[in-house]
Amino acid sequence: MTEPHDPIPDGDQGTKCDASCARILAQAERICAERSVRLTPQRRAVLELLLASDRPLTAYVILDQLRKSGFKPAPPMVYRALDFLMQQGLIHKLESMHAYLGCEHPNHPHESQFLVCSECGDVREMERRDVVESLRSAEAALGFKTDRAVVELLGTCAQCAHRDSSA
Amino acid sequence: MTEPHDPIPDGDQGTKCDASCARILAQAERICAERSVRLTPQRRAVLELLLASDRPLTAYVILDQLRKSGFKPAPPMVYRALDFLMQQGLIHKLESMHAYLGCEHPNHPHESQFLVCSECGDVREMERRDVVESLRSAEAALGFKTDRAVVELLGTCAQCAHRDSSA
DNA sequence: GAATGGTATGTTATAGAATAACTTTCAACA
DNA sequence: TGTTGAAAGTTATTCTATAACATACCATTC
Repeated sequence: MTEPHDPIPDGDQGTKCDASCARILAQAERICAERSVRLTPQRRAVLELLLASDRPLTAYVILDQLRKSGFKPAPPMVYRALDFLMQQGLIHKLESMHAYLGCEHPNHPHESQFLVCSECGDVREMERRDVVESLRSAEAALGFKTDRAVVELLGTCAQCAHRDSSA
Repeated sequence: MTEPHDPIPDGDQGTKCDASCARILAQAERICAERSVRLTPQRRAVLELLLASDRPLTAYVILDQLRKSGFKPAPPMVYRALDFLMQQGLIHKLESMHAYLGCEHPNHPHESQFLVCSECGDVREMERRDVVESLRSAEAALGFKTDRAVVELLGTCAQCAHRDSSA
């Protein structure tokens, strides 16, 4: 009844390619400059953590990580930074898991959908045109003006499904 | 800066047609009987509250309402009832607002989408075939097995948009 | 370069959402 | 009627999020 699964094969848990992070971070800097909004050290630190992680982080996990890096943050700092980053489209919020994820391509505006695996915790971002368009036509039909679309599929990813069936 | 809007024209706030509630409740009873699961007084009370309300209720609002009707509930009671009702497909959870909504047509299995107006708080349930199918094809393409689809559009409803523009 | 006003941050406290862990009750059925 | 499994009661706690107010920082104008 405990731990029916193999440990997830993931060398050093939860980090992503530095080069990619640096590139996205640079994009974020540029975007904020263009919009005349300030990517302050606090906001930047939160964004860095999210970009470096390969899975979503909760506000309080971010809070803990920040403590390790010189800040002495309280919850409002983190939530303010998260709000800002969301407004700027630099991160996403996963409503179903109260967690936040760095956006991989903040340059173009987009509406993503997320696949959340309840077994391994992995989250995959996708951007399907047909999904976006079917939602748009529904909105149009009802005269609804959408600010943010939350589309999250909760279930089991292909890897876990395969592992489960072969176990 | 305070209350730029007209009061919402809604006679006695937040209640729905009794006949409709009774009908859905009867359906729920039947469904549970068929499945040999128990719609206990607690579960039934929570369902009744959700069906009677024309908008989603949070767990703690439900808790307060239950106190007024003879129960002496603690949070776990409410969450257990909500879990049960969700498992049985009798209610929906709105992840983006931490609130729950009675399902209008629990008889057939379905995947709903929700339009949440941030101005008036109104929530509309819809069930668009094209949305469901585009999500299904995305899942299929990735080998993902979805247990629950969370689709919530956050924005402004037609009524509020109209009211805003004419103000 | 001081005054000003807006934006961001710090700080403390608390509200609100959800669950852990254990006990007791209850209903079904052998 | 005794056993068993599910549901409910109980207490405490953890996690998520924001309110409210004070302070600091930065840009602009006089």
